[in-house]
Amino acid sequence: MSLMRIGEKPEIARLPLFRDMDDAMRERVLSGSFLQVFPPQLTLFERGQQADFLHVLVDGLVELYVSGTGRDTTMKIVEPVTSFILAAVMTDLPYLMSARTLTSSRVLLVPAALMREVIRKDTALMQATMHELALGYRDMVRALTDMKLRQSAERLANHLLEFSAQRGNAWDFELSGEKRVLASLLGMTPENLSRAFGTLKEHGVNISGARVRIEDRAALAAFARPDPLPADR
Amino acid sequence: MSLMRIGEKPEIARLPLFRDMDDAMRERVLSGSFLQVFPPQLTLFERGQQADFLHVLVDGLVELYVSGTGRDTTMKIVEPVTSFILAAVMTDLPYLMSARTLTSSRVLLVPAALMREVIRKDTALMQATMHELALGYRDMVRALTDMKLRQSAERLANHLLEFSAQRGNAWDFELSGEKRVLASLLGMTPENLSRAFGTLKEHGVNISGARVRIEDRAALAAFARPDPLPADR
DNA sequence: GAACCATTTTGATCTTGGTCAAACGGACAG
DNA sequence: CTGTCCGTTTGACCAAGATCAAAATGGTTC
Repeated sequence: MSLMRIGEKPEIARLPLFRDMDDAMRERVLSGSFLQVFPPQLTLFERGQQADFLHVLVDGLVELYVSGTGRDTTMKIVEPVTSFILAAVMTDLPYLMSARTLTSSRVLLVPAALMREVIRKDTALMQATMHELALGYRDMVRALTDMKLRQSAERLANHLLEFSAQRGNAWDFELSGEKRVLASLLGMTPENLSRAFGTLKEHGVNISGARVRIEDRAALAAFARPDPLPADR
Repeated sequence: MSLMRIGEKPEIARLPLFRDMDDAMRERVLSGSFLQVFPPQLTLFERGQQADFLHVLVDGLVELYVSGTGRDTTMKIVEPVTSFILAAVMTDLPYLMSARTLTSSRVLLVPAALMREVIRKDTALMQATMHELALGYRDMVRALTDMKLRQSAERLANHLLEFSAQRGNAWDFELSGEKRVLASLLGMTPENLSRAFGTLKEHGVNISGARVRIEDRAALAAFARPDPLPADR
């Protein structure tokens, strides 16, 4: 039944979520799952559906979003290798977010029932799940405070600093995905994102196309006033 | 060492978090904890501090908030009987939110180290913690989408509907706490909250002081366009 | 290299919500 | 009963961001 190629296993086994669990149990989970390739712009699941699978993005780029009345909003951009929608799977409640691929992506699909069954038996997996959910909660707390008490250019500035930090404090990098998606993630319109980049030009950031160059990190940080608490992961 | 009075135990033992755990273990947790009474407007802990205690509000009203640059924002109003800041305790990371009492409150303080120790041993507690964190995550997802794609009067309308639902669809109730706090929770200024209440007058809501009367639930719902997905708890 | 397409940017204008100031009102002390 | 204090409401104004329209940019195909 497993459509999973051997080559992927080490990467997945190294995930915080699966890292500490019993080897036999992990084998059981992985052999009950399947790896699928999806084209770009494909909807993986919709908000409101029963949570049938835990998803692990192995390769590509996935957007988690919510379509409200009229407009949509991007909640998270998932980069490999990361699991997503753990909370819905765990609680056996409907998905709160929809997911679509942004680029062609490979996704490991772990049947939710299997996941829940193994969690009950494997304490290490349960602990890892708990930890993962706690970190996810904290991410959301940060995102919400960001939205509530920062304005748009400041949010962009912080996002750039964080993004840079994620790639070893690179001062020169490419934005992944389209700007419209970034705008939605940051809670603004594409037009406004453009203007926000304009504002940041005067605070040490140079942009051309998708290429961002942080010319003056101190100036950018002074404008962004980043959270003094370090990121959790 | 236990300052806990016998009278509180049944209520606390009935909490989803502690309900299913081993009786002896629960006894161990509760006897290692203490119940304290705090006056109104007292800071229980500050964002950035080490998470020393899991808190359980037994009686009173507590505000979780974040003080950013200049302004504050309310993240949650905790009503009894509820545990709070589970994620920080679980991960042994600093608090992301500060907490203050709004009214005189009784709080059970469970030492974080004790909590973490017992979680490791008691699978039922671990499972309950996991579940609680998942629900907390989902709460935050909802709050963030609310902030990102609804405008202020709409957020108020939804809050009123939810608040009403929490008390058995009462159409007539009192707001708990001050309006300034409600405004901050909903991500607006007190002035704007006033105007939002004004807007809702034309949509079936009557207000005088802290007393809210929903005269026309259908009209309010039409304006609020509430989430079709039911609340998780 | 030219034409075409989608995305991004720019500009003008409008809406929402924030700010500041003043009036109002209810709770409480004297 | 009356004055004081604090939270709330109202009003006038301002600023941030959304919307709408049009121009520019960049990549792709023929």
